[in-house]
Amino acid sequence: MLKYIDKLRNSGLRPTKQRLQICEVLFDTDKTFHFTIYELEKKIKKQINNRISLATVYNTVHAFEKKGYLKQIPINSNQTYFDTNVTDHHHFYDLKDEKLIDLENCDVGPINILKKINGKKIKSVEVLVKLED
Amino acid sequence: MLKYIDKLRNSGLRPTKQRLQICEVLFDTDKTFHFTIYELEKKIKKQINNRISLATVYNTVHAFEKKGYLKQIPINSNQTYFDTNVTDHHHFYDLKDEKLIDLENCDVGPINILKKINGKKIKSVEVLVKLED
DNA sequence: ACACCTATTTAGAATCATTATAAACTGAAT
DNA sequence: ATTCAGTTTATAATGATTCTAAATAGGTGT
Repeated sequence: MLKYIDKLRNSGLRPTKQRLQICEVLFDTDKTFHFTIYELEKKIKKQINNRISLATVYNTVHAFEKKGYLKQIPINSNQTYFDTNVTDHHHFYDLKDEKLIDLENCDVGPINILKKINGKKIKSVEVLVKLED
Repeated sequence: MLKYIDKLRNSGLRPTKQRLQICEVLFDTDKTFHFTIYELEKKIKKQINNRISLATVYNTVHAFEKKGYLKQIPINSNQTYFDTNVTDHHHFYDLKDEKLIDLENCDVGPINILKKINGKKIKSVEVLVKLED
């Protein structure tokens, strides 16, 4: 608990009950995972014996993303996918099962972007590998 | 015109007036371009002196995508982006201006996906390079 | 502990892209 | 020309996300 209180305080977010519970669901696990808001809401209901308003889930996820505790995954879907793995990495997307799979940086050769855009710098390089049967 | 009639016939799509007009807007140009449905609708209104129902624009774009005449660009946005450039290539995304820029394959080093997923094969490898100031 | 102020939560409404519906229309084959 | 499946269309429905405004709760100073 204390580590989440610190984490939130350090980023200027008040450690409210809801935010701490969402931290537990998101970060109290060895494995990182991918989720949509819909899936996260279900997970919260199941894991914590407390209902959190949908608006709060949206607010919190966006706040955490802004602070770098979550990453949005660029993918074409009607829903937005997030990742609790915020390290530099990539994704497989299984078109049939509609599932994401992590692709560590070392599983993709080094990527060297040769083209430069004037006055802009590269913030991130993300690879999406679509899979079919 | 005839080339589009053939193009449509060859893919089992009836060459209707609307589809031919959308072909003109999409493919009668040297440069390829990126668009959302909203932008395409505006372009059609301006370029062709004829209104095409929004539903038809959606239907047609999806039909063309299925046939490989358009590509969807994986990006997190509330709107879906399409590309008339269907060659194997990548994108810059300028976060500030919310604009896409093509990144030819040769501008990105060769990408070698080392991890394999059982029973699945790679359909596409897409790189999104986010730009900031 | 109390009061106060602002950040946060909340239910519900609003928005907006996209998809579904069902009736009218059209291309193409007979 | 007739017919029929494929298309188009206006409109309604859907569904994810954002907005709103009132209620609540941290945190600070007393």
